Amino acid sequence: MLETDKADSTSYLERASDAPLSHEIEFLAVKAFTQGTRIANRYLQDLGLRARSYSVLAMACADLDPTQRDLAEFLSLDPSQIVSLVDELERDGLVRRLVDPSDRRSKVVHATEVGRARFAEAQLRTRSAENEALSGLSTEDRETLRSLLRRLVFAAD
Amino acid sequence: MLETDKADSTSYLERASDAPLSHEIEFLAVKAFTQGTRIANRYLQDLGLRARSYSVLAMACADLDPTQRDLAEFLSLDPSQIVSLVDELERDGLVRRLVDPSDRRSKVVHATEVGRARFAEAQLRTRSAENEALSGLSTEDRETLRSLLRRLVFAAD
DNA sequence: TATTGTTATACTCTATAACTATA
DNA sequence: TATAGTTATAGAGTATAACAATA
Repeated sequence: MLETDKADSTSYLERASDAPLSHEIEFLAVKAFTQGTRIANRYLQDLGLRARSYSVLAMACADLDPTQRDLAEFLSLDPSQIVSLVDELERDGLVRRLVDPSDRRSKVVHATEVGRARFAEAQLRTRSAENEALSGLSTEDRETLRSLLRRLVFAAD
Repeated sequence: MLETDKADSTSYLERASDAPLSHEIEFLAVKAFTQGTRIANRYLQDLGLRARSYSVLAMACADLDPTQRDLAEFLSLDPSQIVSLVDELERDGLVRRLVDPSDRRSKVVHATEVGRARFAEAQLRTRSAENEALSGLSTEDRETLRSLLRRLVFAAD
């Protein structure tokens, strides 16, 4: 049989949007933004980056001299995850680890010139990715969403 | 040394909120909602559920007779992931697989009475989890967020 | 020939714990 | 004694490909 045999003419996908789960913010957000990450990864792929490594590179380019511990806390990642991400970026010549002279346990992650250029390219890609992922929302709605998320994450704005 | 040696008095975390990355919707959303998933998993833990299995159980309880294929598409998961999630729920007696008589390739995932009772409990937990995860937003802001996410996911509302 | 569920495999991500060097 | 970075390991999530039963 080529078509559905169900009594109703509407598809499961249409009917499912009324299910209780479809009104839960956590569910909706995870569904929307895991798709968003897929899109971002696709846009970043030929720059040798993924969403994760992009976020570390971005913070290394922000001229705030983060230690690996700072990055772990800010990016909500485990310090051990930062190690492999910085390893990867350093191997590609995009960042360098500089030992903090004031506390020789710490390593500040610093972007190279190549890293800054790569990040500039990558920012254009993530902008395109955001545009694709949020094509269902108007510019105004996107700004509302951005503001709500900033308040959620930074508990101010 | 006990305190920071940096020139500025503000912490890295405060200064980082102005970095370009901190204005990207995808970054903010992933940061907020992976934390949200951690919270939800913690609330669901002693019911033997996680966010993933909860979402499958939720759709099995919605009286829409989804096939595993329907679930895969709606939940944005691979059909093979649905297999193990349904395996787990069926092993715990929360759902049953019923062969669709009209297409014997398909299996409809149907909630048992035990499954429905467990889901009712679980819904209370996810409500608490949402409350904890979104404590930074007012009720009105939460509804705005919900509406924006529904539009994003269902391209209507 | 195409589709549903299934199995298998590899890779990424998440979560802990332990180790070393510095403080 | 505590902290920063590192290594190791196990478990959950992601992404593909192939196969048997059925359409």
